Amino acid sequence: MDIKRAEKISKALADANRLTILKEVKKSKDCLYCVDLNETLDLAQPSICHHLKQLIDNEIISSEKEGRNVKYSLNNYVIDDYIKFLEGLKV
Amino acid sequence: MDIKRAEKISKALADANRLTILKEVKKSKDCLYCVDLNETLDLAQPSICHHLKQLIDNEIISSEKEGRNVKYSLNNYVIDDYIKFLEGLKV
DNA sequence: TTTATTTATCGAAATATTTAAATAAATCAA
DNA sequence: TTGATTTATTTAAATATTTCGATAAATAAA
Repeated sequence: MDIKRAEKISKALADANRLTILKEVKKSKDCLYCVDLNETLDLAQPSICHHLKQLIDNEIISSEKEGRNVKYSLNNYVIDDYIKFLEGLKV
Repeated sequence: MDIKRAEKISKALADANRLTILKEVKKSKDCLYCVDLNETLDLAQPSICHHLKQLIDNEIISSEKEGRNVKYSLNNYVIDDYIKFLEGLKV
């Protein structure tokens, strides 16, 4: 992983709301719906959408349409690649 | 590690210049001086100083004064703690 | 078909971050 | 002591991010 990609992933992770979303994805066992986040996050719906978009754009999560809902799931391999990059920084 | 701390570390890592600094710290085997970064980064000296400060404030690196130079070294344990947090996000 | 529900987008305001010029502080070297 | 070198701080401008109201789009339910 190059620095530009690591920068983007770090940026996507650099927000408490987005980290909370990822924790909720885990809790839900990859079955998180947007609506569920309204209860967890103290944010307006467009803001939640904006944070989800950042995680999707950076491929940290994937989205799948299910009727009028959208289901989100974590891309473990992206986290693994990022962890490898971080290991590579260690002296 | 709680979300607030992980957010701060992510933020500190969310910049290509700061990631380059960390790569240089590794290259130098924990003997990086501020002056050396002038050649690597295309930034004015106060900007480099500002980035170093963010890494120091978040305890990602430590600084040690040596005459009129300052030597920087990586705090491996912080990276390790952060990696553990990331592992905990995985489903 | 009409209405309600869920998610996405646009636009604008508020806030945060990045950058560098000017300058200060500390130390070394002559 | 004087001048050069290295790092830090202050201040301000430029840029980026976060947030939300309004609204659109898609689908389900009545």
